[in-house]
Amino acid sequence: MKIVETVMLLNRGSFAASGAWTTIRSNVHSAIAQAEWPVGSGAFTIYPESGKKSGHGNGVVPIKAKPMKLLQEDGWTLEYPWEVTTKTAVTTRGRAKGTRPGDIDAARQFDEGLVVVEWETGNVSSSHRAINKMALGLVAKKCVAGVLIIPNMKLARYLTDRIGNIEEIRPYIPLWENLSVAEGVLELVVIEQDGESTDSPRIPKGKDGRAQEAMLAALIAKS
Amino acid sequence: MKIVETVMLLNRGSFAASGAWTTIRSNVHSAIAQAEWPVGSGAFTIYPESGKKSGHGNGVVPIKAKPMKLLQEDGWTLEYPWEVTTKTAVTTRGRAKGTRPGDIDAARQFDEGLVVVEWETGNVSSSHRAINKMALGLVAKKCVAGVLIIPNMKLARYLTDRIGNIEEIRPYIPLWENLSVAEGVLELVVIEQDGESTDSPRIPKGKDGRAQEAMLAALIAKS
DNA sequence: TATGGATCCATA
DNA sequence: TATGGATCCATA
Repeated sequence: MKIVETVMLLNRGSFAASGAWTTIRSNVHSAIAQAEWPVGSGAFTIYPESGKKSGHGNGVVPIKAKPMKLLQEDGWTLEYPWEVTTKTAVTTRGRAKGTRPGDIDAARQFDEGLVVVEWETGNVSSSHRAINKMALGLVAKKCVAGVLIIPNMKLARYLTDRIGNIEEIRPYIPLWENLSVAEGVLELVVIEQDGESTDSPRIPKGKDGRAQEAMLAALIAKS
Repeated sequence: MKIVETVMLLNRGSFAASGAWTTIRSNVHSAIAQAEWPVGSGAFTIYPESGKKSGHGNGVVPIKAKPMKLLQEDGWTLEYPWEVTTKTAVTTRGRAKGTRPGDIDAARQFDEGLVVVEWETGNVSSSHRAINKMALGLVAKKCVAGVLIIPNMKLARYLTDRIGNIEEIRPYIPLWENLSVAEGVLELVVIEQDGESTDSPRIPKGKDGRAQEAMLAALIAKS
């Protein structure tokens, strides 16, 4: 997978300038770039069919399967339960809300603080939530860096319709840059397929979440 | 419809403290509260069935139909094309991106500036985008106030699964409060049904967007 | 019930 | 193609 661009929404303070972050970032980028399709091919070659119509185009699982596996082997925790939100809200039944950890795709505690990594393979509106969540982590000092991996339209056009893409997020960049965060990194990593070929199989689209979950588990094991 | 709470994410500067805003806000709240179901009943009485399962629960159109009609009669523009985003991005085909105005449910230009109003009847992740959009409008000084109408879980539980609700948004409040905005208002208006009754008809759930659009047009005409 | 997600739709 | 939306799903 090609990393075609990185967008630094926030890049402030001592950690952002540290050698430790330079190394961590390099390792994360390396893992991201090793996403592959077909599995074992060493490149990401997509079947070039628009994902606009129902049943057409490609699913999203291989984008994150191998990179997550690699991070795991490097000491990262997958599906990390992240207590980023506050604890004040309570439901009518007396249960706490906003306290349940939303899982982060991969996270690792370093001496300098927590670094979190998320792949954006849901609806573009979900990208807003993902970025807001990492930004909140920085505001609340629960992490020192957040990395969101997001396709550009050249890739997204072949995936499920309305999947998160950098073009639709770009107009909002001034919003996150406006945050009063003194310390930390918030980075978007923009990805694109290595190539396109009608000889490459279509990536199965899960009819439902179960199919996707099973496929992710299978691909992580296979990677 | 009951307004059970208002959440002020941002409330700063001279406009926020002005009598003009007090009047505008009062009129907007009045319109919001006149949402009704069944149409003509003068109250919002919902059929109490969970929207969790496919084909169950209630659709969302009447929540905004009559309030929008009332605002329109009061001089507001519906489906207002709002050029809030920047103009820098360009697609591979040379077309500008992020320049296309996303429609705002209702907006009106006052002497003091533009006021925008949105109902949140999409997925909760879409609520993040809606709030980000209005916050960006304040950061970029394209508006002086933004109002988002959002159900609480007592109402949302009877609507389509995963619809925007205040409980899931609440943990992110510190994020938007953290913005460096000197002037303007960003307010969430939390709504809840007046009552529940199995004698009230279920609100039709559009199988698709067309059904919803047609219903909205019909209800606005009927209101 | 709570949360993140995946998929498909309508209109401009 | 571009944009906001509506709906349903899986797991904890």
